[in-house]
Amino acid sequence: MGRKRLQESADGRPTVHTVAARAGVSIASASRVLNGVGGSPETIRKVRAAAAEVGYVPNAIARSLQSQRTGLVALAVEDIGNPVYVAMMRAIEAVVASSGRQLVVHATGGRIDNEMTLLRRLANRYVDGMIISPIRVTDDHLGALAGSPVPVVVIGQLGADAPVDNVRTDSRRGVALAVDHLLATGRRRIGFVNGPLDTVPGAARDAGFRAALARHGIHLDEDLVEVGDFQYAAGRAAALRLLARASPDALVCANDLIAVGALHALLAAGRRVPEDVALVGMDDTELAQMMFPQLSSVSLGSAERGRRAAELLLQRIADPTLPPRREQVPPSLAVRASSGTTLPAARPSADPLDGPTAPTPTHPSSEGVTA
Amino acid sequence: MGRKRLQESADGRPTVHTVAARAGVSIASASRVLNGVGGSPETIRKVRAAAAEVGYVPNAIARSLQSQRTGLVALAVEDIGNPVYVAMMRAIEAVVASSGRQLVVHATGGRIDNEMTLLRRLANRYVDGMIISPIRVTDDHLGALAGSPVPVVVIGQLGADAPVDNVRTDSRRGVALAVDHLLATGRRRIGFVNGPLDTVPGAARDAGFRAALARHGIHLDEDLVEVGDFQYAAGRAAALRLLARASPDALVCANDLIAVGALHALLAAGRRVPEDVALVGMDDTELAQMMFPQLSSVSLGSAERGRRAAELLLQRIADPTLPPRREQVPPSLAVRASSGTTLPAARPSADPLDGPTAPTPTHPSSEGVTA
DNA sequence: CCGATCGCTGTAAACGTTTCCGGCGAGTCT
DNA sequence: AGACTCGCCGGAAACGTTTACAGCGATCGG
Repeated sequence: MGRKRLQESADGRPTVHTVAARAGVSIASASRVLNGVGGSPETIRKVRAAAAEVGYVPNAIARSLQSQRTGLVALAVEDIGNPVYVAMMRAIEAVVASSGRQLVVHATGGRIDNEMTLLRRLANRYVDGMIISPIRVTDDHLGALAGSPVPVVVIGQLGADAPVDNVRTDSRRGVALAVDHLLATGRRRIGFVNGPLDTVPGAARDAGFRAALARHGIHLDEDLVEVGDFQYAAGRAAALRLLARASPDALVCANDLIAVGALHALLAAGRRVPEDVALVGMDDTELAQMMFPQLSSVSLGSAERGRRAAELLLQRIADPTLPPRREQVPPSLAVRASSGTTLPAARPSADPLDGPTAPTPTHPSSEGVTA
Repeated sequence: MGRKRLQESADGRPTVHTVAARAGVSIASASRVLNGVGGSPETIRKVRAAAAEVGYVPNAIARSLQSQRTGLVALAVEDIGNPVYVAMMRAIEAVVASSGRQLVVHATGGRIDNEMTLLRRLANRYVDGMIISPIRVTDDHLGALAGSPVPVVVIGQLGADAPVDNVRTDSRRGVALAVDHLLATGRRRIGFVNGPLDTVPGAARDAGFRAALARHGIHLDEDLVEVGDFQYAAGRAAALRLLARASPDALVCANDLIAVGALHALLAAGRRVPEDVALVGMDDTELAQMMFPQLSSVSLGSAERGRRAAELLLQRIADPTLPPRREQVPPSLAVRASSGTTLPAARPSADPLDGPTAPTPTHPSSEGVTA
């Protein structure tokens, strides 16, 4: 007598057929009241009761197949351990959740092939859209992005002509903010610990650093520039290499992980921060504020970029015919203890032991000074 | 002449019908060769060619509906910003990916209602299974877990009789490791900065701390115990409160975020670490090694727990009839600079300035000493 | 040389929803 | 009173796959 099983799913769970049969109505009616559209008071009552009795829960997959949307949005970033991406993710998650969708996170490790695989997989429609923050951009990327069957928005620099929704910041200007600040507080031998130059952010920050120094008419001593990758360990190692051959009085780091590594290297080498060496990180993650002394950091508006990217994506999902849009989030500088003291440039040695002092924030938030 | 569109999906993308028609075979044959099962050399050639020409990519949703599996696995943790969960997630992701599945990450914020919503949503089958690490466990949880229509494994303590796959550690013993180590290195006034007592880990760590002191016959001064939540800011605030009313010579913290907060509080208060106050964190995250001095930390084997949980889950997905299993990962202590010096307990003041020294690691990895 | 076997194929039925469409009874307007 | 609208209902067709089943020609063994 196993013929009535047409009404329930393979594993014995109730389907819309089950509740329809139990309520004595058609599956069409059952589906309608379950979706809250139409139905007479009487059928509504019967269907609701039946659904409750059997513990009916609609099957998300079947619904997706019918509605052509999964309710999922993907986020692809290089390294989920980097707090900047955590911040971005939180912001994205907030707006995505407000549209009733869920976020799927992918860590690409910055590997091009991983990213391409992800982009190709988009074609099978397992998500409604994707936000990707590629660290390197190739022609293959651009092709895949332009030809993507589902909406994609890119966080980060992209070719000017790429017909893709894009939210970016100006990290060249961000580096300039740091350099200006350090020069203004009396630093003269400013070092730079960067990430790989073959990445988009690495190249931009390198260009920004050189341009900023040039603008001030300062000759760049190449011994003061060091490159690793965007991780803590590499930042620490790179800073150690730099310290072994030069003695900067300030260090700009291409992100906060590197800055934390550099701080470690400086303290281990017996340099005081900020008295001997001022330190400025980048991305203004929560990590910067956890350090002692707290790190100055260039905010690239990660949360804001994430929020905007998510909004762009939702808009495009709603209306795929929108023209490609581009948004820009300006950088700002949060000055904290790690660069908070002005060097006694001309001053004779006064206050040799004034220690790390808190900056006087004029920033609306508690984060520091916006330059 | 729009009748041939039966062959392509609503948005004009090719379906199996498209390639079948183009190859001049039935959809069954097309599907077979696309799945690499069966087909004569000639049909294989034709179908492959047709698929390539039209750029066919199978629709994941339709496939899921048919196969009753989505290829997704969910992970629910309290706070994705906590590096311990990042480590766990990386480990899980690795084994999950090796089975061809993808990971969906949810941040619950430790809120019971969020977790219950997640658990209930499981019933709609949008994932093949779930790993959850609840910070508080209620009867509702247990009910939802036991009655879950898809496999679930829990990371963390759970009632002994709960019929749910479970991997745990012994954080009471973890705290004991820290206390033993501090006592052995001459510390006497050991403070404790914990998370909320109404959480499972908070309660366990509190019990562990008290038991460890009792075992050594030490009376616990309640002034040396402080509670916040498991975040950095709360840890820092709690440590400041504690320092304002007591002067410990060592501090055990319920996780690394708290420990980093405490380090900040100690340094800001002018206490030297480890000379004046030794510091031991918990979870042994990468954060512990980023600090200066590097933090000793009790490893609770997060990566290992994640790995095992993922394996349990995959096994259960493969065979849902398995009996509930329980695995335990032992804690260990990584000793680093923040507690690396032995106090000159009886010794007169020798080497007043020996500074933070690196421990001599006997641990197989570079992480420190296993106690 | 004929029946069994085997490899391949196409038809059609699933998977669980949503939704189009025609039917039908009750009301409304003229 | 008849034509019309209107709300509700059920049958059936989607959505795009995989797969059970049956048919069919060729090969093989006796």
